[in-house]
Amino acid sequence: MNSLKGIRPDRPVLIAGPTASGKSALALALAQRDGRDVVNADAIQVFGNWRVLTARPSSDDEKRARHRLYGHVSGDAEYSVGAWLREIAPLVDLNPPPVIVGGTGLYFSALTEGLADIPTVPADIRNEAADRLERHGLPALLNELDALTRARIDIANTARVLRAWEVLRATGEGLAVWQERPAPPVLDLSDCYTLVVNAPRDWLMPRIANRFDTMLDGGAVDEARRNLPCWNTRWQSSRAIGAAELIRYLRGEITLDTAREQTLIATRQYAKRQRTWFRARMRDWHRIDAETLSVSVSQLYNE
RNA sequence: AGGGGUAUAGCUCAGCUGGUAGAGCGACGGUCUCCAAAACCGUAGGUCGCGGGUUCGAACCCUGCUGCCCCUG
Repeated sequence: MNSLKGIRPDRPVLIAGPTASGKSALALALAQRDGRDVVNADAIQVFGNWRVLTARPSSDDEKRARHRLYGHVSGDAEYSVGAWLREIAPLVDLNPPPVIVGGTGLYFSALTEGLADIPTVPADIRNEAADRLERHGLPALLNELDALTRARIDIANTARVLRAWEVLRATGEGLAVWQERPAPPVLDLSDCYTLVVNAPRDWLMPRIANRFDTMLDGGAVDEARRNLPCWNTRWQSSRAIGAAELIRYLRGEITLDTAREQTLIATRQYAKRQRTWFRARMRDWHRIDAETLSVSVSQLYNE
């Protein structure tokens, strides 16, 4: 099978896939074939302070094609779907059209289905929300939500309740109201070639382990050591899988072997969530089996 | 070899003075429109080391065996 030959150079290509499935290599091959840029659709690879651990494209890869939205955000900065959407909006019109690759399902959905255009919540209101949560608990926040929003969100999910409370507080309108307003997508699905990389659990697990070992050989511990002095669990960049584990190792709290095991478990769980999202939300996308990917990639290079 | 301790879910453990077992983690499945590599929800796992005894009834008491840990020699 090689559906890749059908990819027309005049349309954007979207590649989603679980972590370690080999999607970046495919993206690079396509980019080289057509002279495209590679644009990142991964929530954590945007941060600059964890290059090895987040498996960002190498500098060699970057010589072969221009890469955008990788590592361009400071490790202590906040970032969000909305921020990413604003950054990628002008890039979809590149000529030739880019290949957009990543593992964050929410980013792709926002890109192709639209994201409610809710104003950014000011920092002081976000602090107020966090403060209120700590002082009065989740039920208090829930009580202050509009009924429509309360019925729509997952009320057991603190993050969702917090977000709903912030939006209501900041805008005077319920989250549900905002979300019902039509928000045109940045990219029309019918104008793109969309591809999900299928990677079964049993195939992916050893790859995940191998990749992490390669990261360790490639300086992941040194990278963690550089991050150690300013390590802050509140930073979004600190959520890079393996970061907390390596920091704990460097602090002598766990062995490197334990750090490795915990990282592999977390990665496996993450891949599971990705698969679930892709299966449920990207039904109409083309599929390609990860097992056949390396063959397809080499064929692309031989065209 | 002797003395002491211990044996409960894949792992770590909880189970008042006997009423046929729970948690956390893991596994598996799912949800998710602005922290998403996040957060959240659900499900399945145990002849309570093995044998015998006491009892209406034993994970719990008695006993033998086995494994592991500690102490002494």
